[in-house]
Amino acid sequence: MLLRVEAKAGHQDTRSTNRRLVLQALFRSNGRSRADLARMTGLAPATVSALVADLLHEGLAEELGRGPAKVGKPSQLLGLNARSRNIVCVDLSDSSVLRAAVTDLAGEIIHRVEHPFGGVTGERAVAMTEEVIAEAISAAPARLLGIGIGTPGVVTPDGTVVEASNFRWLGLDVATRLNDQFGHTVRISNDANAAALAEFSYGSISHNLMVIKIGSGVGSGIVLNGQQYHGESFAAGEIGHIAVEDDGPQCPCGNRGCLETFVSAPRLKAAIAAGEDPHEVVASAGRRLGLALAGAVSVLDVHDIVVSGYELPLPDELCTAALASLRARTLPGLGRSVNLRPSNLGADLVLLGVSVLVLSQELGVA
Amino acid sequence: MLLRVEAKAGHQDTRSTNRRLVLQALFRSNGRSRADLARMTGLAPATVSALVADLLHEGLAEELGRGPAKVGKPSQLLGLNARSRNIVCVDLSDSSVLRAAVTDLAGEIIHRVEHPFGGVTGERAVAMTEEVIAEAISAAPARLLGIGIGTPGVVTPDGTVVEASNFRWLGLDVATRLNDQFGHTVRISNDANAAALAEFSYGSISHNLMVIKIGSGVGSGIVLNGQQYHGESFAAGEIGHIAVEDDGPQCPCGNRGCLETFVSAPRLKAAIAAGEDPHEVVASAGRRLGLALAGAVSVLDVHDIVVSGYELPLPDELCTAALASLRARTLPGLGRSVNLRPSNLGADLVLLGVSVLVLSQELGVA
DNA sequence: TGGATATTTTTATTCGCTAAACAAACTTTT
DNA sequence: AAAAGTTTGTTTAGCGAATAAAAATATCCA
Repeated sequence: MLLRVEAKAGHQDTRSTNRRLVLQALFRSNGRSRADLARMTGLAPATVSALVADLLHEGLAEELGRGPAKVGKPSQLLGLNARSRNIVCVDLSDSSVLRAAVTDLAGEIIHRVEHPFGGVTGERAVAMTEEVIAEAISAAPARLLGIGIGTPGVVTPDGTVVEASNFRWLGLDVATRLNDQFGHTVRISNDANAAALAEFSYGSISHNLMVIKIGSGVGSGIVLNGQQYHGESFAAGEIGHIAVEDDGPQCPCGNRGCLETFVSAPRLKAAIAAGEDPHEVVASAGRRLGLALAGAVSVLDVHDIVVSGYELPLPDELCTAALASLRARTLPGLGRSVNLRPSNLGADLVLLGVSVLVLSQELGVA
Repeated sequence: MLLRVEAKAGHQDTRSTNRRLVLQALFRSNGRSRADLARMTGLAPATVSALVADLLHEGLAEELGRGPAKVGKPSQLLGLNARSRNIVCVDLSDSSVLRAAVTDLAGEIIHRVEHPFGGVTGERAVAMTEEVIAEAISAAPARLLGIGIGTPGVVTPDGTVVEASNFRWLGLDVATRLNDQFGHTVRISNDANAAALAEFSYGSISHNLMVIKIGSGVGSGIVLNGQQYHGESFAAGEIGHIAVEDDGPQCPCGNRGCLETFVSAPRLKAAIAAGEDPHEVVASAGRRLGLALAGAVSVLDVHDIVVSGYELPLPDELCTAALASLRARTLPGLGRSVNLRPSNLGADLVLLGVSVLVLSQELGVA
């Protein structure tokens, strides 16, 4: 009977909205004066001063000294104090090694923790995650802003792992559990979604973006209108089981010809190890990837697609082949404007992504 | 140098946010008391009373008399006064007839204007649109909330028609032109996007939705997280040129085997008129539609897909065939939860959609 | 040195929401 | 009938937050 209507807007709300505005401006370009910030945000100078005072008090912002001398009272430059907080980031996406790191607010990695991680499942996997988090926390020099985790599988925005088959996790409320244990906010995200966040904040200028992650399977993360998109059942971006061939090989999922049966890191490596021509192997995989992406790209009208994956062979060739195949199957005008490229953020993409996740959730920044 | 940061939040902002909250609650369920509204919105009773007073003053809300007698002081029921404003809606999506209508705030059609409209292009098409709008305005009994237009082609959210090939419009700022001429806010949207808005408000319960519109071509409109999605170059949902066959017939777009070359209203009708088995024709079209949708649905994780089109033959069979084909090409779990059905909102889908567009833009409702 | 100019802080005011008290109008109980 | 209890809606007082305007500050420039 009581249908709720979103949320009310009170005073706290405007305050925190404006605070976020200032923080965001500071995050996007360090070294601005209060007057600059007022102009950028549209807020009154007095309001900005008050908000900046808060941020200075909390240590999130810091004074950087005088601005360049022009006519008039010289400006006091301000910046985000990246070292004032740390973020603990965990990457569960690599099946052989558990990677964790402590980062600062600029996404800089301060400390690393790595544990071997072969075939661990269930409670044991949770326990190992807890271990690396504890280890990372004790190595963090600054106060913790939050904990972020990237994992394969389907994850809700509030941190329940709906399904992560390689850990045999089903409906596990990891966020609450770890939150209770460590007393810090815990954010979890699908690994490809985290990668998409990283590319959005550090790699791309577009507000609509798709990041393909090729590992033991194929997944993707999507940013639309500058926001992570999750989908109706939090499974958006799961492109691994789009069928790309009508009578292709049987896939464990029950259908035939799924993209994953042709494109995955182990499969590409195996084919190359078996003596097939690497260029031909990658070109063929790229063709199929482009085929699977054609429908998605047409519908979403994204121009920016990034491909990532640990030790992926010949990523440039893969992208070239995929792009050609995609162009043959989409409106030429759209195809021309699509930019399909390998990620250049390196192996820490997921770690970086979860740091962005925590940043955006806790500070409204990124 | 001056990178702008979204928008500031001031007093007006909280006020209008809360006003929208109350309006929305009133829109979604007529006949609530102030106390109900306070509970639904989370606002304090006094705030709701003040906002309701405003709305009553403007005529947007009306008192509906006493509520059912229970213990305590009886409630005064309130409702949205649907007749207090009119919306002028124009549907340019049918190439043979220009449809316009005057609706009230509930989307009820009060008056219709229809003009024959064969092959009109360029300035002449603008002039005819102006004529029907003028006619509709003069027939509107109440004050105008705004003017909404649905047209084929690519349209920006601020009302510039980037490209509408059948009218030969290119980069035409229709909204500003008509706004200047009539002195009312004008909103324009792609016809399939408008259809999606209509289904979102009146047909679906889901927050993620895709509406396929089959006319002289195939397009679609998308609602994600309860919001219209436009894409990077405002061409989201343009699925007509997804290639569904590798060596299919040449398409005017330059590629081969585009969905449109197999699925369009004229093509289906022609095949049936030529003596082909209607069931077979529709089944084959459905198969190809499902093929084109597989990638999109996998990426978007939408569960609600609606098919619409004027005088589309055997829509149920089309949907059944498309759904089967889609299921064979997507993750079984996803395929099972997809609901693919013909629209049941009738021939006024686009008109209804643009009324929702105006409602949501002007009142924040819908 | 003094005027011009830009930055930042201070002051006073306004806007909007809320809690709490209250008045009103009804049902239920005695 | 009268009293008690409930729910609704309004009034009042107060508080948080933003803003405009004025003042203080610090520099450049002539």
